[in-house]
Amino acid sequence: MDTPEKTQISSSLSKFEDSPVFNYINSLSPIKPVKSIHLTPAFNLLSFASLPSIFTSPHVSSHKESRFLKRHNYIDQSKPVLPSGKGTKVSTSEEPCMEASQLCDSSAELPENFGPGLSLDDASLELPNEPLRFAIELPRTLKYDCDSPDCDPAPCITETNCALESTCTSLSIVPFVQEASGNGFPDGGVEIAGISQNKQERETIGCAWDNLTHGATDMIFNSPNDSEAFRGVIQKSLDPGTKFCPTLISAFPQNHITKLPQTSVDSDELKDPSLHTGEVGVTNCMSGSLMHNVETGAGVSAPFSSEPSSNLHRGFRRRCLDFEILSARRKNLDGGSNTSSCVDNQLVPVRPGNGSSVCIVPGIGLHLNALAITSSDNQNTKHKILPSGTQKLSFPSSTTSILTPTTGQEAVHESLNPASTERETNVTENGVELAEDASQASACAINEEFNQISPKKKRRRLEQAGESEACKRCSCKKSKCLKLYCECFAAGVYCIDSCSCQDCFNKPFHEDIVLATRKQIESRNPLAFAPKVIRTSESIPEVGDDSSKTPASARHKRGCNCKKSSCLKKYCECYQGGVGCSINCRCEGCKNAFGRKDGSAMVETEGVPEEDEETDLDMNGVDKNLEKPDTFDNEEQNLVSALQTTPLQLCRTLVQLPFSSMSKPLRSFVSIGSSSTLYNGQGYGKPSIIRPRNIIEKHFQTVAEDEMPEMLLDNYSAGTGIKTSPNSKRISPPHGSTSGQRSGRKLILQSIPYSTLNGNGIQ
DNA sequence: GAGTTTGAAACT
DNA sequence: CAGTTTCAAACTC
Repeated sequence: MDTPEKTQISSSLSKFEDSPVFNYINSLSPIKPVKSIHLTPAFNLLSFASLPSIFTSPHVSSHKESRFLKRHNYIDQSKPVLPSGKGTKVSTSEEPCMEASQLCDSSAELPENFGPGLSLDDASLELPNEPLRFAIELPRTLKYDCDSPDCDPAPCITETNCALESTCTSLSIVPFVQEASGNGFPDGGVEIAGISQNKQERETIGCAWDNLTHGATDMIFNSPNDSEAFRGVIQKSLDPGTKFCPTLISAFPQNHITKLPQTSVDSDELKDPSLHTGEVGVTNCMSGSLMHNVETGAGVSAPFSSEPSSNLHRGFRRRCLDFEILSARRKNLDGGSNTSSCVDNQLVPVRPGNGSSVCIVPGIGLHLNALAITSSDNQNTKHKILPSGTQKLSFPSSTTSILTPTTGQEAVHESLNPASTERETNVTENGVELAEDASQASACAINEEFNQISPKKKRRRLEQAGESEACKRCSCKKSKCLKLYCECFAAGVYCIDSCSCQDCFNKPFHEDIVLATRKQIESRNPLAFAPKVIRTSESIPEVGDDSSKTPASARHKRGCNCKKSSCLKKYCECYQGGVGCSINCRCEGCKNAFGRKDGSAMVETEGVPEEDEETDLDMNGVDKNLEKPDTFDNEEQNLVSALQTTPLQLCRTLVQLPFSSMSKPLRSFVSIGSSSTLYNGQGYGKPSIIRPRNIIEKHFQTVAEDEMPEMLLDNYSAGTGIKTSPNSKRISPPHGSTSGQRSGRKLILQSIPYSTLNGNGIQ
């Protein structure tokens, strides 16, 4: 598509671009190369304001460029669509290009080039031409501004604005551009108007892009690690994608959409989503034009993918985990079978029938406790999280304590599982929300059907299906479902129709009560809602393999107190959780197949799957003894640390327990991805039974501490300080924080604002 | 499906 | 902190 001239120009430009400062200087200096000359006019037209932003952070990442290159390729493929003429026009204007300025200029020019009459489709088509050029240039410019974390906010903002606008415009490109052209500058207001008008078009366009981008997404994300996390999510989401895309598009503000291209280009941008977010509406730059180019060009490649990622950023890191998990899970599942649903509806609880392992999403939070999913069947477990009907209460157990007393739903949300809420909110931000809603809706439909059946029958069905646990359903009669006796409540979810509870207060209608109760409980025991089973990070076993194996490293946070069951029945929380007993346990006559308290492995595998035996072997001698050498405190610390470190998402993942064979999945076992170091048992290296955890761990590996769950921090930020007495179930609040353990994380965690998250209407 | 057993949660 | 009670899941028949 590109004319030789263009390419040449771009190349030369690229050189200059490498040093944005140089460019900037050039622009300023009276003495300038030919390029500078071109630029000046551009500046005149546009405004200098844009410049600073452009140059603000001149970090060029090689990988980014590589991305662009990829895009180019991608674009090229898509190019056929582009009409050469327009593209050439744009390029001409660009020649001198002082990158940003030119870009802006080009944007200004675009309207002219395109003429008012152009339809969006045309615009979209046209865009490809420029994209090639811009793909190179823009990315750089953008990169400079936004990519580097170092970049000053102000400049970033300006650029971001441009980007945002551009993004907005991209969808509504033509109309918007026209307006902009008319004004000389597109005012934010004008742009907006244009955007609003074109929403439908945008959507349509977005869809088209989705299709186009589909393939591109991979390319886009290839580079950076950060991006990868998103990539997985996005891709997955996308894969099912087409479904997802429209939702995303609609969900995403116009602004974001346009952004995507850029963001996609620059992984770095992802890092600073915050910068972009607020400013979308305002724009000064000809950004519209830029966007234009960008979008059409590079942007086209992966509008979506990039977008979500960009949106994700703020919350992303957290989300990333989620997505990662999801993606990972999905992969795992895929390996086994089809779990598209999960991906598609990441957030949505999937009905048992589906193979999807949705569960993860909603539950990501700490509330994993009860929800632990049994490994037995991914299928079964899939949706432990929230039965379609169930409404999420999930909140990170710990978080509630932190949360301020809330009134109203929002408050509820706050108290609610951070993970879920977070996710939801995040999702909303991302635009994923829609998907979730849709999924929920579908789930609801399912539920309705399901609800028609008597609760018991339902439950029974579920049990038979092995999913009873997947969807927590309680039978509380006296607790009103406001105590930990209630599995639903303990799991952080609202009771649903399918529950056979009586006088249930664990419903959205009683959010206030639920929250208050929750707080009360947490005040007593901050970890009351935390996962009961903590798993240490170990090497991540490959998917598939680990499912059956016992997680040697995993241990029940408090240990059991079994006296008659010999820790061989589900009465024992350790056994139920698929973990061996540990020093923390006060059990008598422990015969836990997953690992005896004394450290001996179980020989007898009552009902325990073969795999268990293997795990047992691992467990033998080593696990408890080794694990505990540090003392139980360590475990608890580990637990705490784990919580802290854990990404919020730990999710109610399905744990594949040896029970798989069993009709009923194990109840909740929540594994938390914890820093490996903390947990005693880690060393064993056994594959953990709990996949989710593994996934999580993976995620962590990539994610690093930055992403640490703020939620956890919030809740546990005292974190290190919180201790649970090994024997006593209750945890005393931290007195002197022993931050020492993970100095770094605390800081990171604080930032997570549930409130902000909650702000997006969750549920 | 009803009744029993069990151990966690809650309470004192 | 220990002991007791309450509770609901797990289990058995």
